[in-house]
Amino acid sequence: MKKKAETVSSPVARGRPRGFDVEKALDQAMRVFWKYGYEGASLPELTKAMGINRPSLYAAFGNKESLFRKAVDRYVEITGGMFQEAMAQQTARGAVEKLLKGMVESQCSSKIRGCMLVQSALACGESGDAMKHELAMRRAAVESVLRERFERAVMEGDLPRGADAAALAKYVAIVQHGLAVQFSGGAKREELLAAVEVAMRAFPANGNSE
Amino acid sequence: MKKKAETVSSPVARGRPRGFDVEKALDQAMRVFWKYGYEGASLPELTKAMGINRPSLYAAFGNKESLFRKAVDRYVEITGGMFQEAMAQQTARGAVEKLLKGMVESQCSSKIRGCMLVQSALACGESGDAMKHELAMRRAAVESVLRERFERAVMEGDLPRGADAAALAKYVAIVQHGLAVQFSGGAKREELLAAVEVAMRAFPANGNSE
DNA sequence: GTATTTCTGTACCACTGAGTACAATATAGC
DNA sequence: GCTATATTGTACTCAGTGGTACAGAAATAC
Repeated sequence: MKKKAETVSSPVARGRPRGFDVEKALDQAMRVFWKYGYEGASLPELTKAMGINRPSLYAAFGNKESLFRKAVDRYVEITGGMFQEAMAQQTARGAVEKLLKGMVESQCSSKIRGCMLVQSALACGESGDAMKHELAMRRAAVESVLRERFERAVMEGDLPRGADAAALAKYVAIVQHGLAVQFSGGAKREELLAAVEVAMRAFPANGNSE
Repeated sequence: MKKKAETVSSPVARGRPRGFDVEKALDQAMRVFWKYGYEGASLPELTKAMGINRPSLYAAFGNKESLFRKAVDRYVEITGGMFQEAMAQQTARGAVEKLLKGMVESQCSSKIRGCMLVQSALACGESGDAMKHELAMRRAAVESVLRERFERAVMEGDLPRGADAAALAKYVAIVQHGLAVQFSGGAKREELLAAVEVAMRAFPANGNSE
């Protein structure tokens, strides 16, 4: 699926070829944005991490805003795997548990703390306003997936008949984002796992047992 | 307790008197930092909101960092009232419920969305790094108060004997911060109240009933 | 080979950021 | 009145920001 820029799929490959791997550069950009936020990540920091100079960045990715969007795409692509895996659990409760615990575990083995969708642009100046809304939409999209998963669970009898899927999704989103803030502040794995244990008590057990 | 700068308590009051109210100016600065974050709030924006010019700002508050610290103090002072009121509830559970619902209510009647302690500097460039840690400490301080409240509740038999006060405090902090992210994203009052209702299910009922 | 196309590197632009020098102004003390 | 002290407004410094012009370099097309 992956291919270098020089391969057959492009119409041809004329001119001087790129001296860097676009995917790898984007990965590095993502890490910088993740760590410093949209406005906090400066062009020098980005180009340094990406190993390219400014004009190459602009030629390949547009401008800073466009690069950030692509970086967010990449982030969602990477973390989405774990998310989908969690959602695929047999029960809604299992899905949530896997999701929250998975977040804690992956965060504590990650060099960059916090969730990119939360911390990249929560409060920012005018220049970051569009990105702030963009990220809010992204978070809402995640919440929608949760809600649909829970709606399905209600229909399947996996959650109690009267369960409010939207409220449960909102709740799980809240815990996710709260965890993200904790990550950013450097909280310890064990205390977060204990808190997740508490959080799970709010989530309905299997519909059969209720 | 409050006093104008010209009153007797100061040694004397020589020189040209201040043409603005320091308290009011600080309030305005707080609002700007609250809305735009530490790095996102620019000096022109601050001075405009405060109704003073730059040298007056520097003379009265030091530099931007110092002003921000004072603004955070002010923020804590203001919101702390509601927090203390919540903590003063008879039961730990009542305290948490009052706290979370109070946050939702006050947020939805506030012009500025989100919690200053969360969103002012979650991810930022180098210049905001010190403030980022400062805010993490502030959040930890709130969590400590929660923990102590819960420890007391355990001793009083208000919470079950085996209850893990630290985990409960971490949990409530997580919900608080998650709510803050929702506020920032513009979530609706009703859906948040519904989610808080869910969140409360994780919190142990009175020790007598368990 | 030469022409064409594309990428790279240097150097720059306009703008905004935080912070400050300094003269003008307004008070208190005498 | 005059002097000393402190605040104000204008105008500035200087570093850093996102973004780009342009010449040189590396590839293909012919």
